Amino acid sequence: MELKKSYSPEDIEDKWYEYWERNGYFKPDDNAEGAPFSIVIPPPNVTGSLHMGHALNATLQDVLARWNRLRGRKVLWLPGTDHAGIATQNVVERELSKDGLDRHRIGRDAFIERVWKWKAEYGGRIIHQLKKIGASCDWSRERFTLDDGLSRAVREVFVRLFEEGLIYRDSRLINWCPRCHTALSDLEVEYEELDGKLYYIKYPLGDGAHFLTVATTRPETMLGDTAVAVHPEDERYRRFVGKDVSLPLTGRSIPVIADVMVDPTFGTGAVKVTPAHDFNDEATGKRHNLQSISVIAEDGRMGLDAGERYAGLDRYACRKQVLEDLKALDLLEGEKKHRHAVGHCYRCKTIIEPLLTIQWYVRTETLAAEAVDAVREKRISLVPDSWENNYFAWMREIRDWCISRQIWWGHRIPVWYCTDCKTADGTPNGSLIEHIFFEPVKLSGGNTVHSGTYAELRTLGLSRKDIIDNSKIVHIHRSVSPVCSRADLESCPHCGGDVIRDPDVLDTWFSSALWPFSTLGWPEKTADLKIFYPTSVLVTGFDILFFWVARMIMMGLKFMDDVPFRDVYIHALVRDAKGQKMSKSKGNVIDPLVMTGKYGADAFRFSLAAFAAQGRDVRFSEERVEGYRHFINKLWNASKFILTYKKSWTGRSAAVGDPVLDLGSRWILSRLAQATDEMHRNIENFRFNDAANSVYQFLWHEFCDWYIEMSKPILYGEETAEREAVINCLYFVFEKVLQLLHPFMPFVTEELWHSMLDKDKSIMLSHYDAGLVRDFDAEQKMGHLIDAVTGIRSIRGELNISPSVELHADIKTMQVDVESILKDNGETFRKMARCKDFNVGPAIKKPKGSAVSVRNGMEIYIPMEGLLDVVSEIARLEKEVAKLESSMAFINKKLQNDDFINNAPRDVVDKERAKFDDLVQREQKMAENLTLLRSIDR
RNA sequence: GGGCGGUUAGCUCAGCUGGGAGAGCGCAGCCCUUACAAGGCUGAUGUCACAGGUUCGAUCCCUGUACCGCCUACCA
Repeated sequence: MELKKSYSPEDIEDKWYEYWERNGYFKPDDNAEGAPFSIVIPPPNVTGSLHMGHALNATLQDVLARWNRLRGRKVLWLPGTDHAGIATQNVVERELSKDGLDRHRIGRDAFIERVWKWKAEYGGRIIHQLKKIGASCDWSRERFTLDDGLSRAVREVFVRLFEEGLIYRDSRLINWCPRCHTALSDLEVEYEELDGKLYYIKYPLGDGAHFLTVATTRPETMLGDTAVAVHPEDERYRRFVGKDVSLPLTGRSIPVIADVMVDPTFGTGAVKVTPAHDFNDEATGKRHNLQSISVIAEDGRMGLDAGERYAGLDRYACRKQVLEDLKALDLLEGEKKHRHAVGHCYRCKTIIEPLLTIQWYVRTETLAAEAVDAVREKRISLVPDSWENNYFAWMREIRDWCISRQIWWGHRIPVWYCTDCKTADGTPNGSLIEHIFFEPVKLSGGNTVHSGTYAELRTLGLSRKDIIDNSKIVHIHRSVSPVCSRADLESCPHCGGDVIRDPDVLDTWFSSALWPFSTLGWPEKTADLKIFYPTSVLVTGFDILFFWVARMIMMGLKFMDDVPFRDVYIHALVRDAKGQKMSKSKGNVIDPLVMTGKYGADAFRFSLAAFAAQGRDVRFSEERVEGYRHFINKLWNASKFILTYKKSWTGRSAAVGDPVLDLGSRWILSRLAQATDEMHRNIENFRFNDAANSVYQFLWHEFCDWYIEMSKPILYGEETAEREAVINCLYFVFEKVLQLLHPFMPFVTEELWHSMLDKDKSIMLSHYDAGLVRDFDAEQKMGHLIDAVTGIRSIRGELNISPSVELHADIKTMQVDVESILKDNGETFRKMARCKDFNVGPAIKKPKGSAVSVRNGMEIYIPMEGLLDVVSEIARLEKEVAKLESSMAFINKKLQNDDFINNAPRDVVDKERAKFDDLVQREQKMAENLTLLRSIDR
């Protein structure tokens, strides 16, 4: 068996992933004795393809999953995808439009069939990509938010909430996306500052001689104005309150009202009030009992109530028309540039339109209160906890959650309306149809309309039956009492009459809110649910804290009577190296799979983990990935070295107390114990970067740089018991390091586990060793050795003495242990310091003309004769002395300060004194030698 | 408008309970020393944004300022 010259990830990654999956290692281990550990993956959108955020998210979860397996816990990492209602529908609609089709033309059933087909074809892409980066999910439990089980859970939850009155229907203003043709929740609106204009429009007073000028950014909505508002204490307008103005272009009369929400300093201090198209105005309207007139329809065009002249025009075309018309009437007083925040659809970036519609809502008040308690009482910990404030603030201000969407792809709302039953007041249902979209209808004026109310339909000479029979209905809303059901309804349970199902589907986030328990089999009382709920930790980005995390907490508490997870680790956004958000439009997107292709999945994962410092955005830099690839290569090469001694490896484990162990071995075992503790502690605290660094540091700068190097003289020597012990120790530490690294870099560790250590089972089935102990004695002794070696190396480096020149060293020390350490490890020391020989002891005299280095309890002298001129050594020492003197001055200032001596803790003062003494000693030696050299030079 | 976070080496960032600051990359010098040049050894580089305050002592705690970023909000 032999290892290649350098590590090539492409040779082994697929092989091992297949091996893990084939052997079912990702499934919870029934033999595991530790407590269960479970994570549900934040389900990526089926439309998604793996981006850096996913990669970071999945890597951290995989680190936790693999680490917990190695700790002997019964681990479940449950994967799945989200149907992503609007996003997926948009994708398929775009596809359709390429074929010159649209969803209305092919109809609901055919459209949904088409989406499923799309899902079958492309929906698995992100799963495949997750596997590429090594995600150890239990794929046998993979779920989809629209699969049968989850759909059942959704219906169950909807019905129960409905029955408890926590789900209700209401007519109010909502954010509407005219392009997606659907309502959006408050969260789904993104605000962006845009340059707009403020238009000043004159509204004539009843007397015809005077005007009230209002300022607005949206002139087109004036067609739906039902009042003009001024501040009650505004002297300019007080006399108009209660009078009427005539609304231009419509001929309607609307009242002037007084309301404190008006800011007299903005615009003209007079505000047009359009309750049907502005959230503020809606509130004002309610306070003053104003009528709401909807003039914009669901497709973003003007509706029939906008009047013949404007109906059918796009809202922005209408704005232009209205402004022109006003100008013609000399009612446009002026316009001014104005920058303001405008809401956009988070899926398609279209400017949203506040519309008055009937929608389904979840009453969030009590749910949110309990969700707040769970976090406040620490039944759920947010990590880092700085997110708690955000969470509390948002939850306190939470508004009822609009859950209905006027799209087709999603969980259809389990509500039916009877066409025959009469409502409580005896009105037949048919007359209560609220709103309908239909094929465009040409108006006499030449414009076309696409939607309207039932009453408006009749004005167009169309009956409801016409439209239903011609399958032209896109969308219906009714305002009668609905029947909510867990099963499909064929007919009305009250009168047996025909039923129409609510055409809406639920917000995608409704089903994902149930994810932690719906995926485990709820509402059945499954074994999985019992073992794995509540899940241990949720790993997610802060961007979906409210969309998803908060709602899972509410639903989990409501339906499971327990929190959905104990900890929420909230990681940052992955940005590019300049700190910019990655986006397709900026062209700064880094594809994770390009990274894995270039550097290997292990290096990529290790980088992500090492970037994941808490509370900060991740700036991704490819250079660092490259650095970690070097790290893997280092591991690989160390393996090659160790492999050389395989024949002499007896497989015995190394223990600190073993008397045959040399100093280096005792030391590295102690450092191993330390590194292991650090790594475990760091992962426990979700300090992934620190965990990664502690192993990195140990493997490279302790194991490779010191241990392997200092073992060489022994390894190159005769076959003694000591040599055998070193080899066993090399293998022993190596094995432990592989385990420590495995959560971060599963592929290369698995490969080495088998090829180096002849293991027949996966590294995943091994467990961390609890029996590692620190050996302070060895660490202290090794410290002396390291001091001596670096002292000599430092002189060599500073004076540019070639490594090929073997030096002679005289080391004076009064400490017997230092003396014995150097003597006992003489060959090691000579080899590492590249000395041909050395003397050590208390009686050593400093040779003439030697370089000096003073360390802890040691004075190291290197005779310079024949090596180089002493001038550079003098310069070096002068620099050194100056440095020491400034340090001494600083500490001395402290020690002279009575306040410090009296107030600082004893140990701090003692420490400073010791530091000072050491500095004095070193400085003296250096100065002495300096004097000496100067005399020689002369 | 309100809230949160950031400002540390040339670059990217650590620095968890105050005791003269670290890593990686980069840079400089010397080395192909039989695991590794994707390497080894050595070295240089910081008014820890600015101004006050608390303290014997502040990168760390408090107040304010500047700049950057994020979240949130009904200024039409």
